[in-house]
Formats: sequence, C-alpha cells, structure tokens
Amino acid sequence: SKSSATDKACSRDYRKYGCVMTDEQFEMLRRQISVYSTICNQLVEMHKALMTQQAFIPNMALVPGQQLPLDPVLVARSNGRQRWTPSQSQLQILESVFETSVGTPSKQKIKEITMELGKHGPISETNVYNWFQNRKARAKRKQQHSMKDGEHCEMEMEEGTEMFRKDKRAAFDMLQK
Amino acid sequence: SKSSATDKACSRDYRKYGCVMTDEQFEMLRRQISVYSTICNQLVEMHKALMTQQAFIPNMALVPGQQLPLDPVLVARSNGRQRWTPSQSQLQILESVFETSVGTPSKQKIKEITMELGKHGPISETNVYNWFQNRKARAKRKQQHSMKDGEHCEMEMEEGTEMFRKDKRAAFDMLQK
DNA sequence: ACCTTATGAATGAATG
DNA sequence: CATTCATTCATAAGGT
Repeated sequence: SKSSATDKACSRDYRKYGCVMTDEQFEMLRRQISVYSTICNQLVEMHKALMTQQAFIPNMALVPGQQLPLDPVLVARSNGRQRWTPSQSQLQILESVFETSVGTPSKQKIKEITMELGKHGPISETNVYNWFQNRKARAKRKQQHSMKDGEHCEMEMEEGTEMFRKDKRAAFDMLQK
Repeated sequence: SKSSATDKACSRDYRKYGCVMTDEQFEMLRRQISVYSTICNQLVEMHKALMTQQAFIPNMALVPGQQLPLDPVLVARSNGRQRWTPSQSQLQILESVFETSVGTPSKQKIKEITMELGKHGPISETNVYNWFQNRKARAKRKQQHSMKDGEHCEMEMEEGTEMFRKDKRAAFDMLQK
C-alpha cells in the first residue's frame, strides 16, 4: 500500500538540464544538511544556556532574521531518498534463504539473491549483505537472551541510546519553533 | 522539443537511474547548506564573543578542559564507552596519511602515527592498525560497488561516510574553543 | 502528537 | 588481507 510503482520513469533527458547526481552524492548532501541542522540546534541551545545564566547582551540574541527557513530532513524526504526497506515478497525470500542456509552467503550467492530480489523491488548487494549480517546477529542475541531462565534480571535495558534520542528530539523540536 | 511536463520534480526512479534532480531541487539543497553553514559560523562567533568578554564558568557545563555536553553522541559514548572512536582531529590526520601512503603503514610508521595522534586523544597502536585495515578494505569494496554500469555522472564527490563525522566534529571543535 | 520498537547501516575490532 | 562479528547510530513503522 506504500509506494505506487506506477511512477513513470524519469525522462532521460535530464542530462540536458544540467543537474545530475548519483544517489550516493544525493545521500551525502542530505546527511550533510542534517548534520548542519543538528549543530545549529545545539549551538542555539548552548547560547540560550549562556544567556539565561548571564542575562547578557540581549540585543545580540539569536541570529536575527535567519530562522532556518527549510527543514532539511523533510525536504530530503520529499525528494524520496530514504533507507532501503524490503518489500513483503523480498522479506519472505530473504527469510527462507536465511533458514535454509548455514552461514553468511558467499559473494556469488549474494549477487544471485540480489538479482532475484531485484524483480520485487529496488535493492542492492549491500542491502542483502547487511540484511544477513543483521539477521544473524539479532538471532544470536535473541538466543542468548532467552537463555536467561525466566527468573529475574530484566534490567538489561541500555539507557544510553535512549537518552541520546530524547536529546536529539528535543533539539529538533526547539528548532521547529 | 521534449515535454517539460516529465522533467518536473521527477526523482522517483532514482534507484534505478541514479539520483536525478531538477535544477530547482539542487539549488534548494545548495542554498540550505549554505544557510546552515552561515548560521553556524554566526553562532560560534557570538559564543566566542561572550566567552572572552565574560570569562565566566557556568556551573552547569563549561568546566575547563572538558567538553561541552552538547553532542549527544559524544555524551552517550563518554558514559560507558567501549570501543575507541577517533576524534575529529585524529580522523583528519588519519585520512591525510591514508591518502598519501601506498599500503599499510609499517610497524614503525604505526608507532609514529600513534604518537602523533596521542596528542589529540587516547589511542593505541592497535587502533591505528585496525583503522588502516578497515579503511583500505572498505575503500576497496566501495570501489567495486561503484562500478555499476550506466548512468554515471561526471561530478565526483568522494569519500562518503567519514566526511560527515568530520564536519560534525569540526564544528564541535570550533565550539570547544 | 509523542514515544517505542524494529531494523538498515556504519564501523571498530577480531579471526582465518 | 579477506571475512566476520559486535556494538552502536539512525530511521521507518507502529503503538499509545
């Protein structure tokens, strides 16, 4: 129900319009903007902290005029670049291959799988490779986890990442105002 | 000649053909980066001004010799850091050495580099060695991957991932001063 | 709307 | 050196 694969191919005449990028290049730009955005937020935060503590130079307040007119992430998204997400059929195939195979697929195998899955949606060899890596790692971890006889010690939570996310979200929220 | 209806905002098939943007889209991205960059610089300037004029020590953050708790990533890591993470300056040096050298550095060379990088943060020879190993391996893999047929564009932007971190850390380093 | 979870991707380290 | 593993970062999807 997500993307309608009905989108017509982009006119190949784009060369004549000048601006052509590889998706890697585009992704790089996107991330760069995102990084800048984060930096700005944090700078603003810091500045605020200083100001409230000092009540100092109010007229120098926050970068007059420039109110971060564009949301980089959203803009980037509107252009369609996101991380790969396996389609239903792709996932099915991946799972079945995973079950029947022993270790990580060889390079050749990866190529084949990628080929096959390509019929069901956009995919690259790297995607496949990563998928198997993650699948294996997470299966293993789950294994270990369930080996802890149901008794106590559910204190496994890692709060480091959580904290980070919250901070980041806060920064972004601040920015949007 | 060609229909201008098709070239408008068409980037749906980027996966297959590489990322194609309209001039407008490209301009927008460029402008955004520029804006953010400018804002960052302004904020940093402002911060510097405040600091030099006041030379105060906020009880919440700015302990001399310590990093501002601004970067959630760094903060999260400092809590229970497991593995080594190169600082911005270290990364910069590593990259430059990598560019100018041919193969894996000799033991002696590794020692020297470690010595040098030690000035910029905690590091061991093993870290350096691993870094070079990984860097080379991944550069190679990337090389292969980029040998995808068709749809190449001429502009060569390079070295994807490391760069973001570099930018980000550079900006933060700026702040620390 | 916010928060959590699942998961794709990046990368330091280990292994052969 | 080539592969693989382990951990973590970042994001898409789903729940409340």
